[in-house]
Amino acid sequence: MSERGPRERMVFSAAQLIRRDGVASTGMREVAAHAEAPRGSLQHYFPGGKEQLVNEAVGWAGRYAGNRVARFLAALPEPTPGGLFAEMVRQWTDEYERVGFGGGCPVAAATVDCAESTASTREAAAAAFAAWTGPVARALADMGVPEERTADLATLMISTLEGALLIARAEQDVRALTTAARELAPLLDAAARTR
Amino acid sequence: MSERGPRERMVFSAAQLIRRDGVASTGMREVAAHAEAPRGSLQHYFPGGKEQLVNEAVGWAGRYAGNRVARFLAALPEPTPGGLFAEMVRQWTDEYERVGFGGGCPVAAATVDCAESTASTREAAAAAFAAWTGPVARALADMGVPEERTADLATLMISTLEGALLIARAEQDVRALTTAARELAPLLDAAARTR
DNA sequence: CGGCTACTATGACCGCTGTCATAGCGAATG
DNA sequence: CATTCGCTATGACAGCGGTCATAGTAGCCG
Repeated sequence: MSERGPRERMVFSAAQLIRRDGVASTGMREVAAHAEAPRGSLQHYFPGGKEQLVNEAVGWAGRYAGNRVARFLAALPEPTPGGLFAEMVRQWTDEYERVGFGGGCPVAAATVDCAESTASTREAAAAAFAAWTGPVARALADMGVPEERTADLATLMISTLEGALLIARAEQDVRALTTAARELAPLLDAAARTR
Repeated sequence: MSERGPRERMVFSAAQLIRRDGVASTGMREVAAHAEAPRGSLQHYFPGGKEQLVNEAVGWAGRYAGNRVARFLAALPEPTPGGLFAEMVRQWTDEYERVGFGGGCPVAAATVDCAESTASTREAAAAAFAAWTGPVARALADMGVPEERTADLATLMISTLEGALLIARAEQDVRALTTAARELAPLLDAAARTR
């Protein structure tokens, strides 16, 4: 992981802590400490306060997820919608089996904690989902899914993944994730064959 | 809604506030006020503190969701898996269109906020998901879904619903929910015809 | 050198949180 | 009546939260 400036490190750390403990339980001082950044830099880089930091963390997470899609496609010998979804799921099962169920999706955490209280964060979360859905939908189109269904199927994939993530974390068991991948794959692949 | 005792009202209010603002942002005093219950009753009925109250709220939500399944089935002229799922989704779209996107699923909120920090709450969330998945799976069995697939499909349904809920709330648009219902129905109904 | 800009350092403030301690009420019970 | 028990009432406490104010440093520019 490259050695970025303190500002980026704080955003990254914020995302990491938020996905662990939620937005409300994550303190600013904690973020600075985790990023090994000086506390005084907080008000310098984020004059908008916690709200700004959280929003940037959410945005970062959305962009990160969107960028991963290309990598998943590259990793597949022959790209199929079901294969892409399996790869998206596998990223999480891998993490959970490797380091435990400590973290969920930071965008989900922000939505749960701030959707009603903080309008800007809710919008940041919506934007993050969009930044994630977009590349997935484009990938589906490249695999032969009819244009009018790509957006809907991408939303379905991410919905299912997010929900399975929640259940897996509650149960501390990847079962829900693997089930989602297995059950959804046929539906996704069928949509690609209708061209 | 029936006029219960103060204890039940507090549990109910806790669930309601949690699904709005998350666990961490929901104060005990706030719960008592919302339930119009005396503050002194908190430590009387919930000697285990906030943790106990939250866990009971989560348990209540799980039982509530499980009980709704029977009602949904009764409301369907001819029960089908896709129809059941549509009904589950409709409960949420109805609420969102009627009173706005103020609340999500309290179990999801508890999972996001407490999965890592509070073991007992994580277990309560897992139990709540189980109390929800169980009736759904049984309903699927009654509709002719092979026994070995009922649990998996029930998990898939709830995963997708939970995820779509998150996205809908972030976007303040029921689109993700209606999409989930529309796209998943064929897959679910196909499973019922394989007996 | 003087000054300006970017960044860091700290301490204080105020509000809120969960929890505890203590005392009070009111009715049923013996 | 006296006791007990279920429930309520309040105030205090200790801790932590985000934020602000203020001052300091380091380095570049002119």
